[in-house]
Amino acid sequence: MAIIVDKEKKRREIALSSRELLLKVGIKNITVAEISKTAGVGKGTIYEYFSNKEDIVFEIIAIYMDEHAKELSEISDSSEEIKEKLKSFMLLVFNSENSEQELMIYREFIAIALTSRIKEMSDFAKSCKLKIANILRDMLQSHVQSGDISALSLEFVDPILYFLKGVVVEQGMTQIEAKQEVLNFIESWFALIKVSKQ
Amino acid sequence: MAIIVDKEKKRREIALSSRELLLKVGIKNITVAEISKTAGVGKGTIYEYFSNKEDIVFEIIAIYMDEHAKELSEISDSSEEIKEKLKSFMLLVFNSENSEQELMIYREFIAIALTSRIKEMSDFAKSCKLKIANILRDMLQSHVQSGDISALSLEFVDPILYFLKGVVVEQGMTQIEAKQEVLNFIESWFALIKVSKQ
DNA sequence: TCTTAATTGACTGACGGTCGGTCAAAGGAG
DNA sequence: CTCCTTTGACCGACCGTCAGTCAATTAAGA
Repeated sequence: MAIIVDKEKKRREIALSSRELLLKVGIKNITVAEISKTAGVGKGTIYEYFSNKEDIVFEIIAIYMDEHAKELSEISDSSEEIKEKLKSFMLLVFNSENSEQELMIYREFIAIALTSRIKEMSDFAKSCKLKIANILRDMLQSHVQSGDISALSLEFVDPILYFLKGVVVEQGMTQIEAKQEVLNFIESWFALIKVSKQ
Repeated sequence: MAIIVDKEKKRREIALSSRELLLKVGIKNITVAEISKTAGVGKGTIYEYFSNKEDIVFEIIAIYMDEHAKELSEISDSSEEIKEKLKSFMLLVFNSENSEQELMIYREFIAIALTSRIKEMSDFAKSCKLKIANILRDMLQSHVQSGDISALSLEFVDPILYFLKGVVVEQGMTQIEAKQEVLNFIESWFALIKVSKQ
């Protein structure tokens, strides 16, 4: 018999090795030849692990998503007060180490997902959204129960995520001050949902 | 002198003629050769009026944006009550005559804007956002003054637009029920900002 | 007739994806 | 231990496609 490689692991390795390059020039201007050279494999090999060029971005986003879901859970479980937790939650993606680069790749992902009608993309995006929505809902729920915020706030779980996605997209299109927009929103929203302690 | 053509007009004509085709296959799968044939001009002529393939989507969106800004203003100026006006405002893009198709092109536009770092794109997107934000702000302002809603609602002008953009993107990625999401949001939000008539 | 804007489509270079073929490791038979 | 067979990983030359270019052509006004 011949060698059996860990397909999933190698897929991840190739994806990660091309990350730098991807950040520099974007998916549209990257060539598969470059990717294969960077990864130290032949061009044909790329297609053993990815069904097409865009699929590589897909893998990178999956990696990030795993990491972020974990960090978001930690924030949710922390003992901060809810307003601070929400700030950390919503700003995570703008504050993390190479946030600008991660965001760029995330935007590439959105762009691909918007233009390709691949079922896997849709399913993947759905599962991501669900996972994060659940974390956010749990977080708010616990503070509703402890009376920090109004029960109405739970209605805003999905809207908050749409808002966040909108901010990310808008920042990609028009260079808005994303963090500030998020902070403003949190202030305004809390003015409405906060239960005044008396 | 030779013929002087109305560049702006012809640009618009070419863009409109390719709209149907664009809806059917998307910008990625359309070829410039097809566009030129559909428009009844030579391939080279396309590049007299557009700097590249994506630029055509740009023009189509500009056309839609003009139309929509007008419709939004009409909604803003109507004498409905604010909640209904906001519904009309936010649902316009989902309810108009070929909304699904317009949305698809709009998503193509977002995808292009997210992946190409062209200054014009950014400026154009900025001016669109500003125009619409102003209409929305005026609309809310007038109802704050007449005491229908809390002054805090003005803080949500930008967030509402981010939310909308997020919904459009999410719908493109995961087929959510956009209209319902918008309606839910409006209900929840009004529960917070409505000034109870007494 | 001359000038010049407008138009054109053949051509080119680049690139995504394919496919026939090579190689090296892992049995297994003797 | 050695030689043969099998098999999966790996490769890169090749192909088809297509965006964008440009030299040639057209035709309207001066």
